[in-house]
Amino acid sequence: MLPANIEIRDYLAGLIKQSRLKQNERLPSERELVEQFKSTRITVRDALSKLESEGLIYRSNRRGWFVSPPRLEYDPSSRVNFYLLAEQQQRTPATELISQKRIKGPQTARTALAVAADEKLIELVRLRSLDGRPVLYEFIYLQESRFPELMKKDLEGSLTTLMQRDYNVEITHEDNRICVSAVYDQVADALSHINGAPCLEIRRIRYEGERKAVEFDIEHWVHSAIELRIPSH
Amino acid sequence: MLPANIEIRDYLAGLIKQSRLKQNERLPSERELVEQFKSTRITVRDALSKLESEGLIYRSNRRGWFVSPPRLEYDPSSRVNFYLLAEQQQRTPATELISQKRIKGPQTARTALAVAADEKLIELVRLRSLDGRPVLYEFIYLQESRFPELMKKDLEGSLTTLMQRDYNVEITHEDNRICVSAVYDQVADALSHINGAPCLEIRRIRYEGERKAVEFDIEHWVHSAIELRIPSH
DNA sequence: CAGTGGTCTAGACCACGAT
DNA sequence: TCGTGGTCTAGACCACTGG
Repeated sequence: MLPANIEIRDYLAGLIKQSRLKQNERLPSERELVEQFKSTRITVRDALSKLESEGLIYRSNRRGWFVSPPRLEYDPSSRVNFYLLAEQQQRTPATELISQKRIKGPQTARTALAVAADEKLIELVRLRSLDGRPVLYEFIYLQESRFPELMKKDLEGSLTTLMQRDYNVEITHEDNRICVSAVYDQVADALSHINGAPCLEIRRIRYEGERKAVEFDIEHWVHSAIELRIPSH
Repeated sequence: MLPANIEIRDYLAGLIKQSRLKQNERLPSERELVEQFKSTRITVRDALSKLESEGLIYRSNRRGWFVSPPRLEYDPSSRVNFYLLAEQQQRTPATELISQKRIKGPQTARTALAVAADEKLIELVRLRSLDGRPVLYEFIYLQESRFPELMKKDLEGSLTTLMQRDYNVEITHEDNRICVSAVYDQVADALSHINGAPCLEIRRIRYEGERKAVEFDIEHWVHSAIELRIPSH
């Protein structure tokens, strides 16, 4: 005899795998599932959380639970930009610039970029979406001195292209660190997640030349929206 | 006014970050926390789940909650074996061979290895630990024809070394796919996790020569135990 | 406005781990 | 055997979304 939470999970997972529920379709409401399975919301929500962990469904704040579309395949080493990547996979990308500031920034960013004690950093915060669903909340830190007048430019497109065209930056290599983490507060809100939901976190340092770091990013991906692909030779 | 679950989370996160609770130390029991915060187990467990998602704590089945040690840094492209990797980071590794079988295997493995319809695969299932804590449950699929007598050998050490030494296999490249997934049943049990807990999943195809796939792995990592490091040039 | 999920109360029984 | 977490019952109120 399976526990009720697993039974509910299996039932919904079956519907999704048989495509009886299509991608981005809303699931029955929690209360409907409670009735259907003669169970309680605690148990139903437990089942839904499991499906969310697996990446089969996602939530949209207080609107309901939805079937996840296929994951975006992303090779961090390829340096293909977000727009191109999305379009190659028949998805519609969008970017919203949440904020741009001159600030001291977090210590991790200052260390990565090796800035002097009195120098400020430029912080860009962006929210990126696929087919209207927010999937990525990112913090970008740059050295002000290397990018004068940056904040007057269009910051919703590809930063790599902009850096190349307007500042003659050629990225020679980068260092990516990937782990499972959790989102809170404004990140959780923007991604329509609850506080403490798991996410895939990528921290990246980009270099021009052997030791000259020019960019530090922290990316928070909705975990069901992405699959990393790392070829190695 | 913060919700109670966040308040409890913040309190415990504070204890951990100030090292008032040391790595691998047990947290107060759920019922103790209920008393301390005049709350309920639902709320306390909600806070604990959030900390687990963040990787700050882990659970050991029905024994309690414990403070996570630092993550193992792992570069899949480096092909350093597990033992060496662990020892470089002052950790004590161990491997347990759970099972070895000749089976048809899952379709994903058969496709990856491009085996004939009637050929069986060798499946190895292993559990790997750091300092006594299980962190990785892996399924390994190999072509029987390429590895005769394999099942008579020591399968708890480095497979790469064994393949090289006894079968003259030289891995030329590999393809890694990384996503956040969830563990169930025997995987969850072995990792001391509950059904549906998130994990970091790595699927890997290893090649000798341009197109000759010799190994297909599915790794389930306890998500708080690992950080991937991907340098790119 | 009604309906949704987010949070919470105040308990209960069970399986399993440590001793 | 006792304490632990795992699962579950049967509700409640709130904040927010959409029509």
